[in-house]
Amino acid sequence: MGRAPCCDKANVKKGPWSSEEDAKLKEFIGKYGTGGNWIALPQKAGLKRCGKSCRLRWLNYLRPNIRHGEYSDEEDRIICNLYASIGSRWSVIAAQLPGRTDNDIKNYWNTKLKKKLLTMPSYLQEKQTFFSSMSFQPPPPSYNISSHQILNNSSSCYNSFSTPNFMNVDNMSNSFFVHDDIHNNLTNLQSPTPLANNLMSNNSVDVVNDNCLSYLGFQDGHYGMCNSPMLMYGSTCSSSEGGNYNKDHEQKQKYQIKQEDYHITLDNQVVGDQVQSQSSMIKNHATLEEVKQLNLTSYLFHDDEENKTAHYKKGMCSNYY
DNA sequence: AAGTTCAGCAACCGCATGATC
DNA sequence: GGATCATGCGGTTGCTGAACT
Repeated sequence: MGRAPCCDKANVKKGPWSSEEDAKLKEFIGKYGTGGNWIALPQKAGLKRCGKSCRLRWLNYLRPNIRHGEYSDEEDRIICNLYASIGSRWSVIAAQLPGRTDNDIKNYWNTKLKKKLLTMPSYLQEKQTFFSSMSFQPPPPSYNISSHQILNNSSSCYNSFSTPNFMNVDNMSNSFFVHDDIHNNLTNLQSPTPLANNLMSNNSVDVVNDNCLSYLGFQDGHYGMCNSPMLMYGSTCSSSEGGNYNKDHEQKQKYQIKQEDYHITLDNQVVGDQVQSQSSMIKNHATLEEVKQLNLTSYLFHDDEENKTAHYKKGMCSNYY
């Protein structure tokens, strides 16, 4: 019945690891690997630690190719975009940043990145009025993006009109579903973030794939890597039921973003009152503000048309308004 | 110089999920 | 099929050193 207990909690050491312990663990794993059994590992390695603790120490600190220190702007963007799309799924975010650990990214977000976003210059905040004043149209009942398209820098990015399912937005239940292509599972990401809540409450969806880009006018399929999701504030990125792209072509025009000024086509219902009410709503959700601000920097740092397109193509700068 | 506050980060804790018996 | 445990994950805590008073 069941398995043996994980460890004798009374006889395990807690607290910071000594260099001797690090060396023992490193040496043991170097020689024998983890053996797929973290619980038995500390005893075998001569460590008075819980297997969980060993695993954490290895994954977050001792493992080869771990990167510590400064994060690049690109890493910031990836973290922000993914956070906005999937929330605090640090392990998923970490998977997109080689050498970074989920713990590291989590700490970085909580201690630095969030603050960095909140201390953006005021001119950026003024721009927020523009976004908070948008109103949106709901996407079609089924909109999907392949998890592989977002989570892997894979060539599947180029044929997504017929390859469904990463994020399925269910307007009726106000939920996101993530489809795991490998295991063929649907995971409910109900209200993953305040951002997602806000977006959904505005009948919008924050997703990325070729379809979105096609709405932006980049329909040639040469916009490069899809290794970071693109937030589409106020836009509707939709595919047709059953992946029939052409069916939605007419509807698409309604939402198409004007490339000339990088504005999203706005709904006519936007009036002063609505602007105010939505602005105050956003005030209550720092995360939304934060992420939007970060993405705004993409716009401001690359403000000529050529650069924007170039960055799109590189997958470097995924958010223009 | 001593005490206090703050920021950064490593490590722990508890929960969810899946595997095993 | 249910009980038990391993694993992985995200949230939280607490230690440490720097900055400030």
